[in-house]
Amino acid sequence: MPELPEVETVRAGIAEHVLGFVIESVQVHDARSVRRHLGGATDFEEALSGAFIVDAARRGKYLWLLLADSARGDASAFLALVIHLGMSGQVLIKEPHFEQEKHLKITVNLRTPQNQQLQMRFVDQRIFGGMFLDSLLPTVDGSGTEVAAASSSELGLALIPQAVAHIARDPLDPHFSYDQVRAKMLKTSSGIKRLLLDQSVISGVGNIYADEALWLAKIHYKKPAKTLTAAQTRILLDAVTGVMQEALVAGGTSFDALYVNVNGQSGYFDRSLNAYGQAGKPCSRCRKEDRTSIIVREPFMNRSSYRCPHCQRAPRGI
DNA sequence: AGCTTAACCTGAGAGC
DNA sequence: TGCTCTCAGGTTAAGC
Repeated sequence: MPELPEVETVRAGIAEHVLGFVIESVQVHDARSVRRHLGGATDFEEALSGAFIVDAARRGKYLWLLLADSARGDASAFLALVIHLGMSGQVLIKEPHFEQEKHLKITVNLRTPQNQQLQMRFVDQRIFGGMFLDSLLPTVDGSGTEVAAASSSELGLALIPQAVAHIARDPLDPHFSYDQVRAKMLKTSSGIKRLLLDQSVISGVGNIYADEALWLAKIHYKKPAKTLTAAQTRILLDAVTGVMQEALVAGGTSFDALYVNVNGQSGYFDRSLNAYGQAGKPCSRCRKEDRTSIIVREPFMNRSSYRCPHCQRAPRGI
């Protein structure tokens, strides 16, 4: 279940392996994996041929390859190959002779500067993810000012695909604004976890890290966002940032072998989870304080929420 | 307009 | 064994 740390691991892997390569051709094996692309899978295949990969960028759970139609990198001609991993998406870089994966959906045939052939493969069992080509817009910082690219290596920060423009900045973004998140929290009647999962408020957070951050901050998922104090909000957002940074160092969380990084290696952060998926197990914080409480799983938004019934008490009236 | 819910999708595992 | 049911959940369109 890729969240921000997993997507960042994939982005970094792509950046390390395929920058400067040319897309020779593309084969879409399942048209459902090409999303919101006008012209459909055939146009998608044709439009990508001949493009140069100049950067790999990310916001929240969206990542994209910055493409130029010549190696010179004429900024007016940039396009984005947007990738969302959904629930089970993987990006694999392999030599062409490697056996096809069972759920291979899209093959991008690459030629390296050394004139060798490589493939970037998009594999996705549940088909919640996909790819599409998109135009790019200038990004703005917290005050609405356009972000300038001081060098060609910063173009990934200064441009954003049109379809990703509505996604809020994530906690690892240099322009992430605590005040903007806080302002949105005060304007809604929704519970705090609903906001953490709302990608237009704060991006990159999924069910796993939302539960982990709420456990760390000792906050119940249904607590109305506007009732959090400024101090609680700060602790919670610091916890979100913290679990993401930790997971990033560990290479991303993995639970069912559906997620692997760009080289096909699974993450291992799942061993340090405190709440998510821990139903029936004792709360580790309570145990340190010589108290026994058992993590519970509760239905929430057609999925599950995990919490410690002692550390994360239900707000009055819930 | 703000908020909530259904639908998309496949495979693993449980229960009978 | 083989069938049916439930669960996993990111995103968005549709409904209230």
